[in-house]
Amino acid sequence: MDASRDTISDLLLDWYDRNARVLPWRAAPGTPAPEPYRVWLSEVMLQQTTVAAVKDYFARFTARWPQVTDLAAAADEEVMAAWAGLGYYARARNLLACARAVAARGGAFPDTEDELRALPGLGAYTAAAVAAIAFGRRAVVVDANVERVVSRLFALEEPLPGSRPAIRALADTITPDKRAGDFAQAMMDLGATVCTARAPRCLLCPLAGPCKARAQGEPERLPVKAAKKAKPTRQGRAFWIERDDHVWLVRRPDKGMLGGMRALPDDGWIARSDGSGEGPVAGPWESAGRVGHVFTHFALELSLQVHVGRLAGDPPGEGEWWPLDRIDEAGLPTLFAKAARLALAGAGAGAGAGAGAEAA
DNA sequence: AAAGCGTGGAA
DNA sequence: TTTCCAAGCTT
Repeated sequence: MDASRDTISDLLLDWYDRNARVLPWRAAPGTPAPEPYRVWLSEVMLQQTTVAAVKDYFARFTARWPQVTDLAAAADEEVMAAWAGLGYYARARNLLACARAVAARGGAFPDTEDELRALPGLGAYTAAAVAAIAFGRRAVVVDANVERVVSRLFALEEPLPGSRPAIRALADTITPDKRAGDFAQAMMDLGATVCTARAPRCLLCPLAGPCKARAQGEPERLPVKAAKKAKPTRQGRAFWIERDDHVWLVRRPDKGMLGGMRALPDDGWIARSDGSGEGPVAGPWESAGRVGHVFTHFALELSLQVHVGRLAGDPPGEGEWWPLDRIDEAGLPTLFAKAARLALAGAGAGAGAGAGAEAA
C-alpha cells in the first residue's frame, strides 16, 4: 500500500487492529458488535469514569440483569444500591428511565443517533457512540479523548470548551463511512494509552506523521483548558442513630447531591455551611470523629454524631432501620460508607468512641 | 449556558 | 500533599 495515500482513519484503524484493548463490553476488531444493551450500559457507566472503576460494576449489572427488560423490571432501590460507589447518581436514575423506555417499545433500542439522543441519559456523545459501536452507523463520536487527540492533531490553540465546535467539525472530517464504531473506539484507545493528557507516547503513535502538535514539539501543551475554580470546604454533621443492632437510614431526594441514594440523616450540609445543625432526635449526641470527602465542586468535612440505644420509637420522617451486619448491602454512597465505617470502628474500639479519628 | 453533579487513580 | 482528570448529561 502506498503510505502517502493512507488517510488518518486508515492509519488509526490499522493500529487498532493490532492494539485494541480487550474490554468486557467490546467485540474484537472486525467481529460482530455486542448487544446494544451492553454497549449502552458500558457507555453510561463510562461517562466521566475510568475503565478500571467500571469493570466490576459492568460485570455485576450484566450478571444480575442480563437483558434490558430485566433491568427495566428491577426495583429502583435495587438499581441505586447496585450503582452505589460509582458516582454521578443521576446516571443510575436515567439508566432505569431509559431501560423502561426501551422495554416499553418492545425491548429493542432504536438504531439511529437521533432516536438514541432522545432517551434519558444519552447526550451527544453517548448517542453517537451507541449508534456507531452497536449499530455500525457513521456518527461523529467526541469525548475527552477525541478532544485531546484532535486538538493535538490539528494544533488547536483555542482553549476548551470554546474549541468544541471546531473539534467536532474536524472530527467529522476524519471519521470514515465504514467501521465508524471501530474508529471511535480506536480514537478513545489512542487517547487513553498513547495520546495521554500527560507525557504522550508519540514514538508509539500511528498519527505521529500527520500530527501538527508533534511537529511543533510540545504536544503535551494541548489542548489548552480554561482555569478551574478553587474548591471551597464545607462543614456538616451526619447522625448515626443505632438501636438493637440496626441503624436509621433515610433516602435522599431525587434531585441534588447523591440524589435517590440511601444515606445517614444529616444537617443539610448541601445548603448551609456552618455545620451546626440539630440532629433529628433529641440529644445527647456523642462525637464519633470526622470524615473528609471531596466532591466535584467542594470538599466536605463531616462530623459524625452518634446516638446509641436510647431511642424508644422511630425518628421523625421517612426512614428504615437497617441491620448493622448487612450495612455493606445498603448501597451507601462513599461519603456515608466512610461514616458508617467510622461509627462501627468506634463502637468496636470501646471507650472514647474514636473521638477525633479521621476516616481515610 | 454556566453550574451542578462522585469517585478513585496517577503523577 | 495536591492537582489533575476519566467513554458527559441535565437544567
